[in-house]
Amino acid sequence: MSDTVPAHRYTPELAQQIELAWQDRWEAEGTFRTPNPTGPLSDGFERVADRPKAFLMDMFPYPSGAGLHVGHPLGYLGTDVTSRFLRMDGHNVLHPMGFDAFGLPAEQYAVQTGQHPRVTTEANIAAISAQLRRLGVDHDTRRTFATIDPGYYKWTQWIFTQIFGAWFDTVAGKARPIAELVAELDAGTREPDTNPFDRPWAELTEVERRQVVDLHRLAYLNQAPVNWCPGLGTVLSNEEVTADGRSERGNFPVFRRPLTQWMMRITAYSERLLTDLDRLDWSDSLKQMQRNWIGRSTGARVRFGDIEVFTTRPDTLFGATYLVLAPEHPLVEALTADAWPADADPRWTAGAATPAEAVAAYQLQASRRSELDRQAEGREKTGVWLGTTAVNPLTGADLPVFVADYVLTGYGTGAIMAVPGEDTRDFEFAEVFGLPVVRTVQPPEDFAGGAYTGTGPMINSSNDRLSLDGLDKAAAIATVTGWLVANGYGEATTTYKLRDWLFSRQRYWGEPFPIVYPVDGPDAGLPVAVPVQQLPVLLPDVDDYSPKTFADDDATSAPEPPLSRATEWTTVELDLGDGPRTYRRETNTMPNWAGSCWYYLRYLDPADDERFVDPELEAYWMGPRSEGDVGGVDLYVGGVEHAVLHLLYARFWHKVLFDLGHVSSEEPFRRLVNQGYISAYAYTDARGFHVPAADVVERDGGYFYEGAPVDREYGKMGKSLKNVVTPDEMTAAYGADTFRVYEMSTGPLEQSRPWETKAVVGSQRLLQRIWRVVVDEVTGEVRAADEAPSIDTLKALHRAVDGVRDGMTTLRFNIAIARITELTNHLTQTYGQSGPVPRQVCEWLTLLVGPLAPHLSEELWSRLGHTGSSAWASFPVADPAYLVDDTVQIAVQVNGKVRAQLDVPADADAAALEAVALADPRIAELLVGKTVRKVVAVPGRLVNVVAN
RNA sequence: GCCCUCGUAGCCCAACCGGCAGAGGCAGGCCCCUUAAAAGGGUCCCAGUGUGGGUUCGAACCCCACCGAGGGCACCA
Repeated sequence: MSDTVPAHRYTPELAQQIELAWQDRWEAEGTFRTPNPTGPLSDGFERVADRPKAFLMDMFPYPSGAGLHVGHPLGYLGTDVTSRFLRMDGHNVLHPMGFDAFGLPAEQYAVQTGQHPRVTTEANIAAISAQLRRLGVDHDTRRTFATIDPGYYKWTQWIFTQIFGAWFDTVAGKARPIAELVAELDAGTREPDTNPFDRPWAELTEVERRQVVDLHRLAYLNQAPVNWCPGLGTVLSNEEVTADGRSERGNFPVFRRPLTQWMMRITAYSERLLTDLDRLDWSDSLKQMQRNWIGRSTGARVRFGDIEVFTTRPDTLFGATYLVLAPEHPLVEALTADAWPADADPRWTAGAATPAEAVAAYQLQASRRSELDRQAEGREKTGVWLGTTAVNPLTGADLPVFVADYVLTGYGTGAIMAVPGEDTRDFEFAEVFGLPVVRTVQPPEDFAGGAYTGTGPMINSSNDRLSLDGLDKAAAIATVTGWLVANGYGEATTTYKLRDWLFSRQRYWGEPFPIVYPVDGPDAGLPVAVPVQQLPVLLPDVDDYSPKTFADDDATSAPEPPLSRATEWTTVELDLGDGPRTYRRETNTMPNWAGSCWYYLRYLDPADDERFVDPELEAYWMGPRSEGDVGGVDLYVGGVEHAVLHLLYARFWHKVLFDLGHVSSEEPFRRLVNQGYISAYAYTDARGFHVPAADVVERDGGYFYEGAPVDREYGKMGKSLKNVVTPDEMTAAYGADTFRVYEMSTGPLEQSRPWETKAVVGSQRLLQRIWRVVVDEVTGEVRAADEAPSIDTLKALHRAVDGVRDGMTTLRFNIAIARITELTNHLTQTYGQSGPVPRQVCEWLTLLVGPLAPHLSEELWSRLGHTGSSAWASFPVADPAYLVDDTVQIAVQVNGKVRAQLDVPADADAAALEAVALADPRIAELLVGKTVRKVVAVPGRLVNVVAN
């Protein structure tokens, strides 16, 4: 019966009481309020003024209706433990949390439930906030906000106007205010990078100048083929489309369709985004993903008459036997011949009467095909001939020019020189169309045929002006590139796979653009930024916030933003400095990545209505720490799935803000760690349906549900697998501290791991034993006594401190917990279950476990007679004197095999070790009749005698 | 196809800069406590590091190849 349980045992019930009480007290006392050096949140800064700062954060959650399962808090607890450790170890720690709340899922959930997205989103935020509070995390809740708060998105919109108001100076390699561009154009010290008009700047009308300037902005309107997803009713960025041509969210087909959309000129930052990766403390795999996505490749541009191609293999130019343009290439129309020649190959003409007909039909077909179709057709090469040829600048040969969809618009120049001898894709095309293959790289003897993409000496690459024969690849590239430059046929160049970021969405639940267009006048339709005094542009309430969606495969449909239906809102009279005028508002909204691009900055200064962040606060929390340091958040923890979305976009915005002088840090996230995933077993019955995993029992090596055998599988925790475990269930059964310790004990933070509810009891037992060291569970008396610990106990104590610090600083909390467990086991054995325990032992144990089990730590600290919070007590420091033994046991090996164990003084040097080892009778016996060739002695470790 | 990460007891995981493979937990066995069970305490058990080579006095660790798992990219010229 329960009356046999000691009255003062640390049971789940007691843990609950303690936890709820301390959570209330933390809130009431503002224990985790982090003071800023200046401004409205600076109360109490004196207390921490001389401490180093530490800014830790998680990727903030997207509040879905399902709430958190036990997988979500893994990262949150990792930063929480680190935050608490650093605070105890003398840092001024900032550990905030917010909510990413605009975007498709919230909108879809709202449509399903028939409620306004703000209602459902705010309810979800409240639910998740309660879950987080119950876990005992030390967030400074004064700094919490959601991206949907008008006070926040006002500044998201303002940053947009900054990007809109800037251009990228390729000479300076940085963004500058657009006014400086206009000034330089007016002064004649600079020519426009792009100018669609035939006349120079000085001769343009004011409206034409506006149009030229608009083409230079970092946020610009562009008509180009974009990813149109009829199933979602919106366009998407490249990052949101999967490799098989579907929407990442919803898995709908995506079509390439020319539309006018807002773009962000992230490509201007390709090189800096790439090279600055080297200055970040991120995992190699994550950096690699960004490098792949940016996709730099070096090569040459080569001109074949009017057609300019990009190639990474200019060395194979002698083998180029035809050219290919992308279907959307701007020169296609102009280059198309009037008629086929009499002897036109029927394979090249697609049976059309004229080249124009063939090309038009092919272009139409290409535009209607989704990205998925393009790949689904087994990559069979298709295309048509333009009826024209271009001259190979090296061989003088006439090369037929094709249009084919295996060449992509927007990469390189959208045109290629085809070298079927050395390129697999070109070879496939050449086979279908009967085009000649010229080998310019010598394949090995046993080469099977087809395109040879390996290395070898150049062949068939000579004429009277140039010879590459016999050269290796690098030398051939250098030679031919030099020749092309010298003769005006091309130049060396670098291209990137990264495309500009498509920034507008035809959805309701997002930040409105701070952009209006004059309705009348000569400048009608040209975009104008809404000035900061008139921000935020509030998202209007509308009757129907659902997007206009279409049949999944309706490629010809066109987007229709829900805001365009809010007629009261779209037309507005404003005075933007030139008197009241009528404007039409931009009705697209921003993608949900916008709000997460800068939220880390807002934590620093969450209520500021005058600026997006106080520069002094940015410099304090984010600024570079030394010459060449990029600055940024000291530890950012989140899932790897954001490798090329959020993390790339946020870096881009941050660099723009840096260039414009708004922040002092060059990068947003100095150190980034991807926490592992928690997976769980799931079970299927004989029909293949998932059964509730919680009710499956293991017996005789098999698994059973309601008596019937079931099959076990392993996967992500989720509703469909019926294997969800929530933190609420765990805190109800064991308490938050046990849950925290369990999650942290299962491996290093980066490691993915299985969830095992039945193993949680191990962490419960550990906390019970720690409690028992400090509190007599029968009497409830504190056991701390004024006596000195034995030398053994001191050594165990200091060793534990050393190990726990190591685990905490390297995010290997499992090691920290193991050291605490060892210490606890030592103390349990030494001091039993009752009677006095030296006070230092009680206090250090209490503090060591503090970051991991903060409520337990507070309770014990308080019972030990302290009035302040243990969260602000100093973390114990190990004395190195207790970490070393006077004597150490070393192994003596003969030829690498351990043959003896010897106790030697800890400070014995190599010579002494060697002498002792060779003098040992067992070793001496083994060496009889042998010659000692070498003795390796490593002080403190071992001796290895090599003999034969 | 290319790139990245990772393979250590039945399971999750430790092992410093290349130096005696085992810290911790789960599961399992036994003992104590208990009328009994649970809870609690104590104690024991189990691998030679995916495979095959190489470097080294010495390899879980470094190198090569292969196998397996997970992830990223992929008609990017």
